[in-house]
Amino acid sequence: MNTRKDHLLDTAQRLFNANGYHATGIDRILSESGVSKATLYKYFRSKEALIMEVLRRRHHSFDTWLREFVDARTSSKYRGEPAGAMLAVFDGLDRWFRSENFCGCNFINASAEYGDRDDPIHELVKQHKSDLRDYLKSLLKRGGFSRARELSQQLMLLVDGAIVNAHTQNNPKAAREARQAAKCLLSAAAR
Amino acid sequence: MNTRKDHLLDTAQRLFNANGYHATGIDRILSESGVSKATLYKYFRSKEALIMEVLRRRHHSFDTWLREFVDARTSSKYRGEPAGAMLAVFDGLDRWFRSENFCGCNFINASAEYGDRDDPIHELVKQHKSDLRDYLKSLLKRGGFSRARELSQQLMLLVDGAIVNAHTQNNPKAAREARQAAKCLLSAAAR
DNA sequence: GCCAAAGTAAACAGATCTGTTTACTTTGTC
DNA sequence: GACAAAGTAAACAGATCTGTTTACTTTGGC
Repeated sequence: MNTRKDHLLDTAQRLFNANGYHATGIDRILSESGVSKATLYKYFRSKEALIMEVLRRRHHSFDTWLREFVDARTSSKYRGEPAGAMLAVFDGLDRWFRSENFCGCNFINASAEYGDRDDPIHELVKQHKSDLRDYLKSLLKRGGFSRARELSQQLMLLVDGAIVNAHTQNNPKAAREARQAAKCLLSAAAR
Repeated sequence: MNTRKDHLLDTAQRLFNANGYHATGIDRILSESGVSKATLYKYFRSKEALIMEVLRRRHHSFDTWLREFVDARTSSKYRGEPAGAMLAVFDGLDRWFRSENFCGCNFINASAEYGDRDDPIHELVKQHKSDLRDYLKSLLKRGGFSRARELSQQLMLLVDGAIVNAHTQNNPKAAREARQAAKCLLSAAAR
């Protein structure tokens, strides 16, 4: 059920990320999704409300996807390695960057257009990145790393840097380069 | 001379970075700069041409500023240290992030709104980041580092990651955190 | 002081955008 | 098959945006 609403959100997410939030008009989302305007405004009070729901959904789907990806790799390729889960995160980035319609991160892109710190959209971005860092921190703790707080923050810089590099330079190898740097930080922290 | 044009470009750069490129209308730039519309369209054929000139200027001013900053530090605080110039880059980021009107990177923000790889604006972004990486590479070579290519790329990830983190999380400490990670990468490369 | 270059103010055109409304159609359920 | 919920199509309102034009004013050098 609610297939119209879901289809609308899927289309909106794709267009927002590919062309930007302001540059993507409601009419384009409607024509590409085949949904009527009245239906959009039945589900969402405004374009801003649509954007926020797109980001909430993206936050959830990315979170779910990454956790499943990391779980699968830590129990196979990286079985028993303390740093394995973290390396799996960068393997996940690698797959993402190589996906056909990669256009950078919805949240980083949103922060460029909604830079005001009081904007609720900016707040969602902040929360998304903060949650991802918490996840990295939990992976480090599980791996027995000390100073997980500081280390997870440094690894987040590599994650966001890789996303930006992959997007601006059209360089899908960014994830592997970040992974190499991460290995260096992790091995230094392990000694 | 050309003080009107410069004032226009300064105002446009500030507004574009604070509020986004699409969201910033010509009229706002005109009213805040006190320049008339006819003058704008005398100097620039279109809004897009204005944006591109803003980015070209920003590229040049950032490049000049960073080189002067790094030169000053390498000949004082970091005199004689092979990795000194690179650490000075992160000191520069630190100062930038703490500046009053820091709103992220004009180029990263532009790439969010002009994501199409064929867009000339996207091309400027790519060139800017590529030039910065070349600069980092030259600093590494001057410091006697081998594998400057790979290392400069990893450091670029930290640079861009720090910019994004400082902006999205409102965290000016990001530069110092990136600097710590950079020290780790540099010392591992030096051995 | 003259004159050309540069700038201003304001109206205007035309496109586009968000959001509303109305009248009609489809669809699923009992 | 009746009925209610959900969806569509299209016109519309009102705001806003880029870009042009016109008539007037300021300014800087000679």
